[in-house]
Amino acid sequence: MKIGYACQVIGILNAQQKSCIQKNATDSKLRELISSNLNVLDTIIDYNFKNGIKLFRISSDLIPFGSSQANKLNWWEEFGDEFARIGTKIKRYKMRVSMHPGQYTVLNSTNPDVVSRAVEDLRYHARVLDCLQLGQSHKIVLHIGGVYGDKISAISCFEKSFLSLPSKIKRRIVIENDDISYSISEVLDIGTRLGIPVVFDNLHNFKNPSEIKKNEVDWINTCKSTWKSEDGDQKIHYSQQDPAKRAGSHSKTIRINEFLEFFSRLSRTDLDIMLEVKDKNLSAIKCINCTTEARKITALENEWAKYKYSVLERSHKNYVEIRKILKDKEKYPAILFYNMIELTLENEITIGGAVNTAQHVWGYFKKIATKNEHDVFLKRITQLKDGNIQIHTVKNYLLKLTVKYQEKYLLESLYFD
DNA sequence: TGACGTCAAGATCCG
DNA sequence: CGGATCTTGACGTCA
Repeated sequence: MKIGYACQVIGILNAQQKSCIQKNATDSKLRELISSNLNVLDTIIDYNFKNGIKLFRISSDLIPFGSSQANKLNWWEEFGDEFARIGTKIKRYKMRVSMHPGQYTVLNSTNPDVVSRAVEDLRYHARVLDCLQLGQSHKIVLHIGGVYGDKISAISCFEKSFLSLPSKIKRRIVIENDDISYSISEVLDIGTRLGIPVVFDNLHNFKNPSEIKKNEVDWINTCKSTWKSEDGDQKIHYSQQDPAKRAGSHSKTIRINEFLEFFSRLSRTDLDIMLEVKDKNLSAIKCINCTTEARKITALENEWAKYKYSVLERSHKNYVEIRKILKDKEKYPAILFYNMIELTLENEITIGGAVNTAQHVWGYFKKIATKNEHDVFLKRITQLKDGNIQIHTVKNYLLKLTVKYQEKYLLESLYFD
């Protein structure tokens, strides 16, 4: 079983994908962006390996305007070596990657221009995975598309378009139930008929359930048969509702108890789980640490190093409490640990907590900072106490110092996010 | 025509 | 002038 996350990584400096608007998309600008984005991908793959994450969705923005006339570069040749190098790494790390064109790639549209752009977009996604020299188990996840007032003919449009795709694209595609139009039973019908593996998405299924009533685990088990051995292990998408937002919005973090409840009902490990969640890699590591058989407390200590200042800002009491539960090196209190983290992070940062934590962090620079840096920091703290500036202004200053002095412990902290 | 989702880029404002 | 904050872009469907 692999557990992973989509597109972006939280808490790593200079690991953001870059893009530009169409009117600025000159050849040289695009070259610069592609080169930067491939470096970022390489960094993320290394990060994933270091953190035991073996499932990752590559952002569709890897190549800006990759499927559009706005990008006329032969990027697959120009950056071929770089792609191959990253692909080799992915294989060496035994990772599985995927891509997921958004809701705007519509293969069954009634507008032929939209369909041909969708085909171009799929060609682009397949080309990225081909350039990485990855096999057929590295998939492209696609939705069925629109309904246009007549679902039966919309489905047959999808089938027609799908069947006329080149086979090197077809064999990468897997289809997913969406939250508006196509329920899991409809997608399963299509997938079974055309031999396309089906990805079950639990939140989409909740918002747009099938008329046929089955529980989540039954649907997941039904989907399994659509995955042939050359497709790799079955994949599902898992996400949770953000209670503060509209139905279908992904939660900030994966609430671990709810995940573990799902996981135990699943009672299978021969499948991969792609998390769709705002805090990305953080939830992936959390879910991995709570389901792993390794159960090494060092994993939790590493997590604590990242979270501790975010906890301290919100609750000194919980900070002390969590330190206490990590004391016993023979135990592995992962669930308790993450419960405490989740509970604490729901709270607002207090002024007192912010000041205290900032001074804590300043401790790394006290001895090495210049006179001017001392003055600026003290001034900021006074302003913060008086309510004249916000905490993020102080944090940005501390981040600047962290980068300047390359303070490793802080570079990996979530304090600045 | 605007909401929907996504996220930087780009534009503008502020001290 | 640099940094913070607000707006736009790019996509297709649907009400």
